[in-house]
Amino acid sequence: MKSEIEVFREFIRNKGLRKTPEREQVVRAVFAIHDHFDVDELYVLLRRQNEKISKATIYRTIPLLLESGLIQEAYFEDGHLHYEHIYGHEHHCHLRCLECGKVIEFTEEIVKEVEEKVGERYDFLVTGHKLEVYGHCGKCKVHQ
Amino acid sequence: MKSEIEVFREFIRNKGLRKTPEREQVVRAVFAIHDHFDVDELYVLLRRQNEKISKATIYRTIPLLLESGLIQEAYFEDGHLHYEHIYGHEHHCHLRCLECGKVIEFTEEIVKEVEEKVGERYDFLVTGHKLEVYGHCGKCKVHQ
DNA sequence: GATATTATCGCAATTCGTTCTCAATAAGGA
DNA sequence: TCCTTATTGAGAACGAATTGCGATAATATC
Repeated sequence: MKSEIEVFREFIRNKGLRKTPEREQVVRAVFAIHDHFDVDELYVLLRRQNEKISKATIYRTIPLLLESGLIQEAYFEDGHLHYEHIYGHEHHCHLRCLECGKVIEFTEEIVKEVEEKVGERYDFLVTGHKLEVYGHCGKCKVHQ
Repeated sequence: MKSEIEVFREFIRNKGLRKTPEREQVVRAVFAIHDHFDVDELYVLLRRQNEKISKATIYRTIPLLLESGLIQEAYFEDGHLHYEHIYGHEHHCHLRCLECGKVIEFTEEIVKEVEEKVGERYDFLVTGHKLEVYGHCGKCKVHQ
């Protein structure tokens, strides 16, 4: 299996874009965070490593990462988008606590069936899905 | 079945808030749009009706509508959230075309099972879910 | 390897959605 | 009817995201 950087380089090459250290630092930062992340977290992480990458560059790199299939939008919260890397990961869904905000990742095969059924029913070529289940986690539901 | 306005009034009363014409105009606008909507669409609709409701009031009313269960967040697109009214509607999921942006609503019973399974597995009191399936619609997939 | 072309960079300014501030208003209880 | 105070509208403020621009550096060409 190719590494993230290799996938990214291939993507960049195929698009006729330039391979730059800044973009690759962003890719590395993205895959160094083994969790959901937002632009500011990337920025802070890169800053701590004494990499002087501007936020503008991070914002300009995000669409490339999305398009190359390395990351995807996870959810919108606190006034901005959060992402997660998906390359090399099994697809998963999110279970979110409405009270404490905790997010658990889970996988569920049945959802694949839903994809197929719905795709057929409405003549869609389905490429993916995003499922978020929400409620109250074990700790929080006690206090009610 | 109670009307939206009645549900809203009850909610307002129970919370000890005040019944105002501005809030009720927003509720009416929300249920006048039989589709997904965003804040600006509400604003424009109210403007056309010569209702002088400020955007601030709309923004302040949205959380009340969410909390009362009359509406829910549908998806984040074009830099802002889109909502839909759910009161009086069967729960549904979204099928979105990544190319033309078309959104189809569908219902699928299996998802309920996923809710139950996951809730049990992680000790959650599940209250709902949001499922978005995406891909390329019949028209768009031809052009590829 | 040197040179030319132009994509990309950082910075600052800008845009855009949303929230806040505050004085004026009006809802609802006394 | 009066009083208290939640709510309103208008605009300022805020934060996320985008864009313009001069400087820089990655690639193609020689």
